[in-house]
Amino acid sequence: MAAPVRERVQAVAVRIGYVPDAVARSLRHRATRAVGVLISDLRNPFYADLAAAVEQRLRARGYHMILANSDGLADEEEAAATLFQASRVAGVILAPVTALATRQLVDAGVAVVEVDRQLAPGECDAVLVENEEGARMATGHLLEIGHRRIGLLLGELEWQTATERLAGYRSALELAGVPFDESLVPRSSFTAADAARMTGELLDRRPDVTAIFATSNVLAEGAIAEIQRRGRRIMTDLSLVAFDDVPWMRLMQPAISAVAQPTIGLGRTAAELLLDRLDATAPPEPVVRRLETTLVLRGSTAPPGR
Amino acid sequence: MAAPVRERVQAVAVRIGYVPDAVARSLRHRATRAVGVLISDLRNPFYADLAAAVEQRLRARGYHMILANSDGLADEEEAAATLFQASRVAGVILAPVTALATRQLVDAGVAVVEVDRQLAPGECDAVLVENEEGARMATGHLLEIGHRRIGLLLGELEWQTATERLAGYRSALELAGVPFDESLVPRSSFTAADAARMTGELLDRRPDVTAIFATSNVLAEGAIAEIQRRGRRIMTDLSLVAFDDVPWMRLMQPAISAVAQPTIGLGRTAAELLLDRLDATAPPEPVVRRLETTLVLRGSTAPPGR
DNA sequence: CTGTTAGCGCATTCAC
DNA sequence: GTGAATGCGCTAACAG
Repeated sequence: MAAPVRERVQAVAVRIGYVPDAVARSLRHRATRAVGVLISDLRNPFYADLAAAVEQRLRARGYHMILANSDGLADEEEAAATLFQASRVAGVILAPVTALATRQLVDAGVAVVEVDRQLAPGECDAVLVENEEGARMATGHLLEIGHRRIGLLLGELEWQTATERLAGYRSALELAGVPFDESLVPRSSFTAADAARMTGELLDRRPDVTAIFATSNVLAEGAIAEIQRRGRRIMTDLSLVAFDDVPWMRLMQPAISAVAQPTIGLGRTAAELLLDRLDATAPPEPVVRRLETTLVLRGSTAPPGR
Repeated sequence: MAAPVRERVQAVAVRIGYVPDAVARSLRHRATRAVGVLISDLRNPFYADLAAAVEQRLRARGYHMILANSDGLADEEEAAATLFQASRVAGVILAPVTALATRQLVDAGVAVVEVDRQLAPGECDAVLVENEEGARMATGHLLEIGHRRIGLLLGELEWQTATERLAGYRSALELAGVPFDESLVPRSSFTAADAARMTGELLDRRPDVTAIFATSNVLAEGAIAEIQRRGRRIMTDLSLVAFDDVPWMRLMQPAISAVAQPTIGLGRTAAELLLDRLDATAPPEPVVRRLETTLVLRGSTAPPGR
C-alpha cells in the first residue's frame, strides 16, 4: 500500500494502543507461537537453568514458553500435557516422569522433545546427558586415588538418569576389579532431607565407607548436611563427588568435586531441535542427542585414610 | 441433556482424542486462563523460587503461566509486555525494571501485580518485602557485636530493593551513632563476578573493614569467592551477612548468617492478589503488601578482632 | 491496488 | 428439551 497511508494507519494504531490479537491470529492460522515446557521442579537449579536456556532460545526465535511444574508426579504431567494440547502449542519440551504424556502428545500430532530423561524412545526427539560415562568418570576417579568402599546416593530408581548413573558406577568398579556391594547403595530418595537420612543410614550401616558419590545436586546437599551434622570432615574423613555441578559447590571449603552437566546446552539443544522440527528442517525420524559431561576435580576428593 | 447420550458422546470424544480448543474458546470468551510472569533471571534461585510459587498457585486455580526473562533489560521487558498484551493474558505478575511496561499494561486494561520491586506505585497491586527493616536488622546485628566499619555490597542502585536496603543500613548506623562512610559502599553491581571485583576493591581501599553486608544471594556468592581467594577466613577475619537466604548458605562452614525473605510467600501472595482481582474479590484501589523478613543468625558473624 | 467476504472452533442466543 | 445461527478478531482469498 501507499507509504503515507501506511504511516498514518501506523500512527493511529500506536496512538490508540492497538495490539493485534494473538488469540484470533492463532485461531485463524491454526498455530500458536507458544511452546509447552514441563519440568520436575523449578526450585532445583538444574531445572531452572534448563528452563532459562529453553526460554532464551524460544524468545530469540519468536516463541514463548508456557512453563509448568510436574513435581515429578504423573498426574500433574498428564494435566500439563492436556493443557498443552488444548492450548494448541507449537511443541512441547518435557522432562518426562511417565511415557504416557509424551505418547498422548505425539498421538495428537504435537512435536515433543524429551529432555534429561527419555521414556518414549523412538517416538520423539530427546536430549540427554552422558550419564553412564559421567558416573564412570566420578567413580573411576575415586577408585584411582584408592577408595574401595564408595557409597552411592541415587534418586528415583525408575528414572533413567538414576539407572544410567548406577550403571556407570558399576562399570567403573568392574574396570577396577572391585566387586559391587549392594549395601553401599541405599534405597532411592529424592529430596535433600531424604538424602541426609539415607546418608546417615549408610554411615551407620557401613562405617567403613571412605567416599560418597551423590548423583544429583540435591542429594549432594543432603549428604553434606548430614556429614557436617555428624562432625565428620569432607575430604579428610570422607571424600565426596557430586553429579551435577552447581555454583555453590565451588564455594565450599573444600570445594566439591563434581560431574558438570551441560545444563544450558541441554536446554538450548532441546529448543533448537524442536524449532527445527517445526521448520521441517529436521529429518522425519526422531533424533537423539547425547551431551558430554566433564569431571571437575576440586578439593572434596582425596586418598582415603588421612 | 440425557445421561445416556452424554455418556456416548463423552466416550466418542475420548476415543477420537478430542480436546476442546482453548484458542477458540479464548477468542469467544474474550479471556484466557494465561498469566504473564516476567522476572529478571530464572537462574537466580530467588526468582526461580518466586516463579515456582506463582506457578503453583496459578495451577491450583486453573490458570497457567507464560514465563519470560527480562534479564533486567528494559527492552526485553517492553517486548514481554507487548507479548502479554497480544496474548490477552488474564493478568501479569512482574518484577519490573522500568515503570513503562507496567503502565502500558495497566493502560491496556490488564491487571498487574508488581513483585519484589514497585515502580508504578498507585497504578497497580504490589507485593514487596520489608527491605529496610531487614537491612536494619542485619546491620544492627553487626553493630551490636562490635563492628564499626561495615562494607555494603549493593546491586543496581536504581532498584528499589537496593535503595531500601541502603536506607536500612544507614538507619541502623544512625541508631548506633556510627557515621555513614561512603567509601564503605562500592559502586553498584549485579553479577557474582562484579561482586567479587567490588569486594576486592573494597578490601584494598579499606583494609580496616571488619564486616560485609551483601544485599543479595548473588552478591554474597561473589563476596565469598573473593574473600576465599584472598585466603581470608569468614567470621575469624571478616564477618559476613547476606540479604536473601538460600539453601547453600546453611552448608558453608561457617554457615552464612542471612536475612531470609519469604520468597514463596511473595510468589503465592502475588498470584492470589492477581486472581482475587480477576474474581473482582479485590477492592478497586491498588493493594500493596509488605512481607516480613527474618534474620537467621549462623556462624559467619562474630565480634571483630579475634 | 483497494474493498469485501468467508471461516478458523467455540459458546451464546434464539427459535423450534 | 434440541438445533441452527451469529460473532469473537483476524487473514487469506477473492472480486472490483
